[in-house]
Amino acid sequence: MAVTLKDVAREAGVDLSTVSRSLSGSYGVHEETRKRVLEVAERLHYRPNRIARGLVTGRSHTLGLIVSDVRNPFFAEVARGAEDAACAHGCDLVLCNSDLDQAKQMRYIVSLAEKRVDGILMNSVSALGKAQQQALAGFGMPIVLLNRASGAHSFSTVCADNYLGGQLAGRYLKAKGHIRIAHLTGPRGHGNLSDRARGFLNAVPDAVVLHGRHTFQGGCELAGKLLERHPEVTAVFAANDVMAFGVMRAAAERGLRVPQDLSVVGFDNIEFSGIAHPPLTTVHQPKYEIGAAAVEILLRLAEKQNGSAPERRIFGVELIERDSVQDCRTR
Amino acid sequence: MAVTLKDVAREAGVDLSTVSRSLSGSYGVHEETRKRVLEVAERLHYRPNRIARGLVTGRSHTLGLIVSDVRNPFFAEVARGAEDAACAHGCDLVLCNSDLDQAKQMRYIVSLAEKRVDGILMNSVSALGKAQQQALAGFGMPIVLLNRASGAHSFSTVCADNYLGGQLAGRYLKAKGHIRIAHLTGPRGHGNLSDRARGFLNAVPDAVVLHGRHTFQGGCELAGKLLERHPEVTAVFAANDVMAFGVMRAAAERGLRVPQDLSVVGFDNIEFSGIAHPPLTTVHQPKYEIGAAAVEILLRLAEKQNGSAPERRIFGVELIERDSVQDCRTR
DNA sequence: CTGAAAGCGCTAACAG
DNA sequence: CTGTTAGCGCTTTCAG
Repeated sequence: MAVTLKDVAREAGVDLSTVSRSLSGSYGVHEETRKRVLEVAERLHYRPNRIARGLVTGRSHTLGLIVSDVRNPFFAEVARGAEDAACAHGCDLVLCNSDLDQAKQMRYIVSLAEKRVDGILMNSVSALGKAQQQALAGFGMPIVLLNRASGAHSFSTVCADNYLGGQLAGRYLKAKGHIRIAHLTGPRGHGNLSDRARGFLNAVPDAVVLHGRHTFQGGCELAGKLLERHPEVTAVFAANDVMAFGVMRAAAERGLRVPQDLSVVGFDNIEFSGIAHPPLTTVHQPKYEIGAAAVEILLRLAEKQNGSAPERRIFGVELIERDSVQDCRTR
Repeated sequence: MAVTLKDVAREAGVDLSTVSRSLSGSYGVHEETRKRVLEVAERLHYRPNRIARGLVTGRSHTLGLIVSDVRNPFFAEVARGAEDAACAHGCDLVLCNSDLDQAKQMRYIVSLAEKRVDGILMNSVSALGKAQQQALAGFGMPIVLLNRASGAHSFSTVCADNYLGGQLAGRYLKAKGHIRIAHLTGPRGHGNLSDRARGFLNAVPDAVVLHGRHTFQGGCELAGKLLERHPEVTAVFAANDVMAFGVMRAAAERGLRVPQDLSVVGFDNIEFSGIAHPPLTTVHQPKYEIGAAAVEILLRLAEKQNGSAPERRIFGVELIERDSVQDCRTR
């Protein structure tokens, strides 16, 4: 039904391979015939079938992106950076939401592999076990992780300096005179989050740490638990901004004011953190750039078939001081 | 390099077509050979090449989603709904950001068409001209629009009842005693937005209407302009929530309190609208459901090759009353 | 029930 | 410069 190379060839009175050449590069084809072919192709509304082309060239010009949930503004931003970079290189991006579910993540990987994508970009569900690494490597597909480089595996990675970010948050809170500080974070074993926790703990060794879901709801719940069990706490470092908003919500529900009664620091610096009430003090990480950089690396990996050394890129972070933290000694 | 049907066939000592049958359906193949084939396939880590399969079956099991920007929480939510639905049907979703740019949108459509996606989901840049419609239809690909059904075209559509939503906002503001009311919206010609405007104007015929970008920044700018030129205004209806946040920001920068000095109503009911300060009164529309429904329709369209009648689904909306509007007579 | 053969639409040597 | 010939990996008649 769709018009093919053959149709164009017949109509132009040349061989189909000549049409192919005319369309791809100007390489080795008489200017006149080429012009004629192009004209016919145009007239017939010819659209190359990239799927067929991919079958022979072995490149699909499609990348996979697996995040836990695009609805988290952090991932939306990463996705946008990735999509822009992919687009700039003539690639498409297929979006997958893993919900941090191990099995679902694996199903996506298999599916992407079967579609022969040129590479996968993912924030892995959790630290990769030996078996997992083997499985992934077994697909023989370039993969770049949006997680920290745990040292153990041999994948390329790009992420922010989570450890430092945690440290900055911890130091800041201490500098503001806080003594009883808590850290509310996501599930154990989540690479980036645990790095933040480690950095934070390095600065605030005696902090209370509570694990839960790293969503708005999770932030609410954990804060509820915290306020009940540790009323002495005057400041909390939430593992990301949406959790921080959950904390603020929970505080408000209990009649606590932020920052007068409770100080809170977030992580990510999503757009909304600047317009929340109070504006959230948080650790900024370059989300868009992370997505874009990951794609660049992935594409580079896809170029050279020989497994080159993994590239690891770590972006700097920065504490953005706004109004959700109060100096403890002035209250 | 990858293991193919042929490899499995050789290893299992049968013809490649037998392997194909064994893997696809159990249809017409001896149970014993089938078992053996499956076993060999497993042992060799065989992964079907869906790209090759697609070439012969004519179905790619891939859908395209074109939105203006996933970073708008509204679209992130729609995308998630679409992805979940696609996933449930064994399809992948490729994500495209048009930035409301006509040319970019068309490039994406062409690219998706050349990849032979099974269908495209898009919130069109603007009302479709006759030529545009022709062009789109010319690709012979199922398309469902996330815009209103303008009546003119023959595409399937799914969207919220934008007109009613605008009306609800207008009526609410009037019921609260506001007389001088403004509407801040996006570029002219944007289907959904102009429906909201029409609905609103139906309820508040003498409203001031300002056009600009429908982003946070756009909201800021428009509000600035509004406050300067029409200081008499006591309430504004922003075309979406992120714009509403921009309005709130602009108001705050000028020392105006919301809702005491200025009331604001948004549209979308994105998650943050509930945690903003003050919590935003807004018109709720079912974002996730819209994305999911659109995929369902698209897939149905992709099934039957004969161009069946376009399906049009309109979701209900609801005004969510929170704290960003004050009764004008009590101030 | 299974093998042989054709072909999806395209690229890529290899001859002429 | 251009046509011929193989496939890419898979599904699908059509015989056997």
